[in-house]
Amino acid sequence: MTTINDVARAAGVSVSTVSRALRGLDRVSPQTRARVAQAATELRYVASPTASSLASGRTRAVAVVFPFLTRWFFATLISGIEQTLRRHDHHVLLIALEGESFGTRLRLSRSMLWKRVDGVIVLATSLDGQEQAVIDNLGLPVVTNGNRIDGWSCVRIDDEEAMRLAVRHLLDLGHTEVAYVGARPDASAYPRIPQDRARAFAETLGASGVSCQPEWMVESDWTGPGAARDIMPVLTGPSRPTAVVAASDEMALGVMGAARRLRLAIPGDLSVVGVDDHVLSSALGLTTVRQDVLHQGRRTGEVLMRQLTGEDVAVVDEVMPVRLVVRESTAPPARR
Amino acid sequence: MTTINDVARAAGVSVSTVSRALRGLDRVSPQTRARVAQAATELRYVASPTASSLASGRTRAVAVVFPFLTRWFFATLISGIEQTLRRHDHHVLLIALEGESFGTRLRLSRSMLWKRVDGVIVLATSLDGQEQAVIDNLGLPVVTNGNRIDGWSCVRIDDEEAMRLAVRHLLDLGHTEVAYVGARPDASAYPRIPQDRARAFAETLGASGVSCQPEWMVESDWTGPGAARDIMPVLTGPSRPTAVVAASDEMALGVMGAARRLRLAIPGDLSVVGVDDHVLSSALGLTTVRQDVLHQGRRTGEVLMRQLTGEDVAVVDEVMPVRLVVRESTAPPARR
DNA sequence: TTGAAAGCGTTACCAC
DNA sequence: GTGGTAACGCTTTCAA
Repeated sequence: MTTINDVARAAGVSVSTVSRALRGLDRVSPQTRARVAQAATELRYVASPTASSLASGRTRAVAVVFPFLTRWFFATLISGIEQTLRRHDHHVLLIALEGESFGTRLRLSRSMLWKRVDGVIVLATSLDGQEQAVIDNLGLPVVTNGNRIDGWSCVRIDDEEAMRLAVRHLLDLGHTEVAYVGARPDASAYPRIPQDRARAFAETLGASGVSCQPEWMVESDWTGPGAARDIMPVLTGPSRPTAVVAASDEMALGVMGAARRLRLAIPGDLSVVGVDDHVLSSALGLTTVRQDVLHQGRRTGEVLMRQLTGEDVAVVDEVMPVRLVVRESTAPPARR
Repeated sequence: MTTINDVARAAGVSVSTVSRALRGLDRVSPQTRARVAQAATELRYVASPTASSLASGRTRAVAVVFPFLTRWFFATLISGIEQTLRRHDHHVLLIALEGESFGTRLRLSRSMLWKRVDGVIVLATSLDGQEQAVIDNLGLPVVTNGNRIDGWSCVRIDDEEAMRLAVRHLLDLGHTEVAYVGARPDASAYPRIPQDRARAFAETLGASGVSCQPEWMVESDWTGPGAARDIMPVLTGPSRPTAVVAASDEMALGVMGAARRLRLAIPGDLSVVGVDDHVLSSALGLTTVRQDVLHQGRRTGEVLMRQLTGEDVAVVDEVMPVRLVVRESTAPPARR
């Protein structure tokens, strides 16, 4: 339990000098700095983070608020965030909003964040006005990924463009019978993303004079098993689409599973396209609209760090690129 | 910025009484407690966690050390841990050991944990003796998931049994030409798990008088794309196995992808079985040896909390159950 | 049952 | 450049 006092004594200087020297502040002579550094090393001194937090008011931690950790998208995003925060010597404080039972979720409260963190990152999470106020009242920098909320910086993709790329790809192949698996509004996940994607799906189709029957637009839960279950009625219905677009790759892979179960060949009987470029998509040959989720996480962390350091305090809205990656799950429709 | 002093003043008591009352300690009269509670609520008082940590020496945080966050297994495990820690009013401090470039990783150092946490959880991570000493010197409770290290509690599955179930299933179906995709020793991941699984694979086969050619035991990297790439030579070789078992579902799904690319029917031309029960396995019809990863995470958290509260300080080795789940990726071998 | 006061280990301000 | 010394906001004896 060596403290700053021990180091000061060993180096023959005052604690204030030790503090300054070790943190690399100026107004310390090179000789003194060296002496302090050596004493600290010899004593294996590590400053107590709680003590410095209390004294400085800074915690070197950032809260990351999210609905699910088990979904690939969020795990990857958080991984990217963690990487950049670590580089800046900051920590991630996980704030999972997932509730004990399905459909419920925790409310974000003042006590979850108060005096705990220097900044907040919110990941595609649906927050009500009260929860937004909780964050705003903290007076900390905030960056979101996905949520577009006035006054908060945001890193995201253009959801409508992503969906347009997917649909146009199918239209270009000649498909006119296209179904859609999106996500229903949910207590946790930010609703605008599925809304934007669903709207862009219908509009892009419509712009080419193709209409989509309402029964072919199903709302699922962002998961593979969910999508497999929810697309079933469409695939077993009286008339069957020649293609399905899913709002995420996890759901698209679920659709591929449902097709397999029905002995529908992909892409012979059914084309499938998703959004994300999930880690398994390349191996399984899923055509998708790729976004670089890891990089997006890193970028989100960087935007927050800039606000923290005061380097760049402006509220930003960064739109990351997406691009179509054609693999083996899409082909022209079979003639019937 | 209301502090404990403000509450004390408002309630007309001393700060010590406020502290005791708010933390639910005894030796506080019901009336006083009520008065304090009301004052705290009115002032919207939340105690500063850093201040209480400094004073008490407890941080109410637990370090979770792991090699990757992006892999489903770890994300799910951490999610389970987070759920139980939250219930006990504790936080997760993420310690990712993944390095900047592939194959490298961070070394666990004293400064990452010192005075930051009350306990440590290590997830299937390969730590050298020095790193183990770092943790031991902290004098904190430790629980691992997967790592079996003397003196540390462990929650895990029986890796050999899991593999035996997978192999016996294939033997029962009549397969005698079976290949294996495991994981090569790696800077980050605990090596014993792939070792146990690989050995059990070979031994179970051998016990039935079936031998496996060395070229059919490939070492991959736990990922789907990696397994798809690494199994290719086996599937395109002069003689082809009738079944593949993979050490994880992510890799098994990669194998299924490789088979699809080669136009091998599953299970007609090739049976595939994995271990884990990945979230996508049911949708994609993968036969697997299931382990309940989320529950394992919760359990790991509980074991740590018991040590923290002193409820149960014994070093435990908890072996969680596994079971075979037969789906559509396995069938008897085709006659040739 | 309550209160006074001494820490806890830093940082940051102000002299020197 | 360097040192002294109040904070920082709690918890925890110890006395009353």
